[in-house]
Amino acid sequence: MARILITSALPYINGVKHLGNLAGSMLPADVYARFNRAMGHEVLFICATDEHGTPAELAAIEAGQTAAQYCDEQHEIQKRVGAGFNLSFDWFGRSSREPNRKLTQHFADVLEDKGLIDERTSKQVYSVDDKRFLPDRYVEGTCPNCGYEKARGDQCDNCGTLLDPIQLINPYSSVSGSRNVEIRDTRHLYLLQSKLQDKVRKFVDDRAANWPNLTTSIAYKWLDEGLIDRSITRDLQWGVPVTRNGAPRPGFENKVFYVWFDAPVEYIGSTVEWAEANNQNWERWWRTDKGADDLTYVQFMGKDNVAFHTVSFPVTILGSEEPWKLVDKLKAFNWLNWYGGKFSTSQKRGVFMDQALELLPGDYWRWYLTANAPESSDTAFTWEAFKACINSDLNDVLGNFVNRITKYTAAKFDGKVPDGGEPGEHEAWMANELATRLPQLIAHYEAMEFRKAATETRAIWAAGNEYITKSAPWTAYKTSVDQAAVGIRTGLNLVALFGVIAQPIVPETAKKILDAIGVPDDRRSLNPEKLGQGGYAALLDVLPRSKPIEVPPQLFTKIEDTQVAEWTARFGGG
RNA sequence: GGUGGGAUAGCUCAGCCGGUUAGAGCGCAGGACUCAUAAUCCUGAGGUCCCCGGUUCGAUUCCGGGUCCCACUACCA
Repeated sequence: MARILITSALPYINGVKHLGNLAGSMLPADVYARFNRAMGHEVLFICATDEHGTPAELAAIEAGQTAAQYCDEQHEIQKRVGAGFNLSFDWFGRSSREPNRKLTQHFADVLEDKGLIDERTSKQVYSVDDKRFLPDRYVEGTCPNCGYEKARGDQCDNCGTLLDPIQLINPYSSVSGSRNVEIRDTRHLYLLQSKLQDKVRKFVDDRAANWPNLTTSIAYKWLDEGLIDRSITRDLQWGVPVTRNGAPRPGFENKVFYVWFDAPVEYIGSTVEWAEANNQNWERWWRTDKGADDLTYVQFMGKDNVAFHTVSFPVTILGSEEPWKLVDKLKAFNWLNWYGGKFSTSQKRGVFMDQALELLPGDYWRWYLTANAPESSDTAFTWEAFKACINSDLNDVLGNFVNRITKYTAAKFDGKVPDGGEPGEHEAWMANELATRLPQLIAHYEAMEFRKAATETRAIWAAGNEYITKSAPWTAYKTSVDQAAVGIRTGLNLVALFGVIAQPIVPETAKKILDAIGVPDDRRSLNPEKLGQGGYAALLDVLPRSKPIEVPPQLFTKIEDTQVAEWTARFGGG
C-alpha cells in the first residue's frame, strides 16, 4: 500500500467555474484519487478556494459586500457545486483561513532570515478616484503601437504588443473609467528568485523524467530565461497581512502578500484545516522529517498554472531550507474549448458547473470530460459529440448491458445468481479479454492517461456485450437451462466487475450497480492482486451462487435532439 | 517577437524511437439477433497522415523551411 497526496489547482473564488476548469484539474484529480483508493492505497485529496487578490476585492465591491462576506458566499457555492459532481476531496479549504495566513507569514519570515527577501521601491499606477493602486491589466488606454483605444496595461489585445502601463496614451482606470490616474512610488517585498536558480534547476532535473513534456518544457523555459526577483506583496486590503516575526511590518500596514505567493501555500494550509477538523496529523503529509518522505505527491492543473508550480512555489519551499514535501508528479492539461472558441460568460458561450448539474447528473459530465480530456492538445466541446458519447457509451453499452442481464435474471432465474452449468469456450474468450484489458486499464490510470483509461473501460464494457451475444443464453435456455445459467451467471459477474471499474469515473452509477448486485465494500477493489486472484476466469464466478440480486433502476436516460437544440439556444454553440 | 503544444477518416482523437493492407469511437451503408432502454453483435465504405524540400533502399514518423490554430511570456489568476 502506497501513500499518495493529491492536490488539484485551487479554483479562484471569483464565480462558479466552467466545464473547462473542471476538466483540467479538479475532475482528473478526483478520478485519480478514486482510482488509487480503489487500488487500496492511502490517499489524501486536497483542494480549496483561492480567495485573495484584486478580482475578488472588486467583485465584492460590485456585489455590495465586504470581501470576506463575498468569499464566504462564493466558497459555499463552489463547495456545493463540487459536491454535486462527486468530487471526493478529503478537504475543501479556504486560502483566507488562519492556517494559510500563518504558514504564508512563516514562509516570508524564513525566506527573509535566509537573506532572500528585499524591500524595494517601484512605480505603480494609482487611481485617485478609486483610491487604489491598479494592477497593469486594470489600466487601459490607447496603444502606442497601433492606436487601439482599449489596450490593457500589460498587453494590447488588438496588435498583441506587450506593454507597460506607463506607455499607454490617455490611460484610465478600467475599474471606474476615471482618467484621474498617476504614477506613484510604492514599496514592496521582493523574493530574490535569482539566487535560487541553480537549486530550482536541480529540482526540475531530478523530476523531469517523471513529468510530461508540457510540464518540463514550461519549467525549463522559465529557467533558461533566468529567474528574476519578484514582488510578493501588493497594495490591497484583502489578503494575508504582511508581518515580520508576528507583528505588522512597519510601512506595510495597508499591504498584503501577493495572491500567487499565498495560494500554493494553501495546499498545506488546507491540509492543516483537514487535520484540525478530523483530529489528524498534517505533518505526516507535508514534512519529510515527520513521515512525508515515503509518499508520492501528485499535482493536477491547467497549463497556465505550470510555471507557478514548477518554479515559483519550489522557490518558496527550497528557499526556506525546511524539510517540506515537494511535488513528485505533475499532470498538466490543455484547454477545453467551446466549439473551438473560448468559454465566455458575457457572450453566453459555454456551460458553467452549476448550470451543467441543472441539465444532467454529474456522472454524465464526468464521463464525457474524462473520455475527451484535453490531455495532448486543446479539445472542443460540442453538444453533438456530448450526446453521441453519452448515449452510446453510458446508455447503450453500459446501461443496457446491466439492464438486459439483471432483467433476464429476474425473469428466468428467480432473481438469483444461477447455479448450474460449466463454463466453456465463450467464458474462456471473455476471461482472456479481461486478462489483456484489465492490466492495460490499470496501467493507463497509473500513467495518468485518462482518455485511454476511459477508452479501455468502455472496451471492457463492450466486450461484455460481445460475450453475451456469443453465449446467447436466451437461445440456450430453450434446450438447456444449465447452459443458459452459465451465460447469465457470467453476465452477472461482469455487471459487478463493470461496476468496479466504473468507480473512478462514474462513481454514482457504479454505486447503483454494485449495490443492486450486492457487492460488499471489500469486494470493490481494483487492485490486481485481488482482482486477478485465482486467474481472470475466476472473476466470472465470484458472486455467491443463488444469491438474490436486484434489477437496478434505469441507469441513464438518452439525450434527445430536442434537448440539444434547447441547450444550444441557451448556452451557444454551432 | 520569444518559448512550447497541436495539425492523421465527415467529427473527436490514438499511433508511428523509419519498415507488410495507417487504427479506435461516433456518424454512414448492409446483414444478424430478439434477453434488453428501437438496444446489442457482425461486415463494409471512407484517409495526398497540413504544404515544400532533404536524409534514406524506404518518411505519416527523422531533419530544414513554410502555413494555420492554441497557450504562456513573470502586477489577472
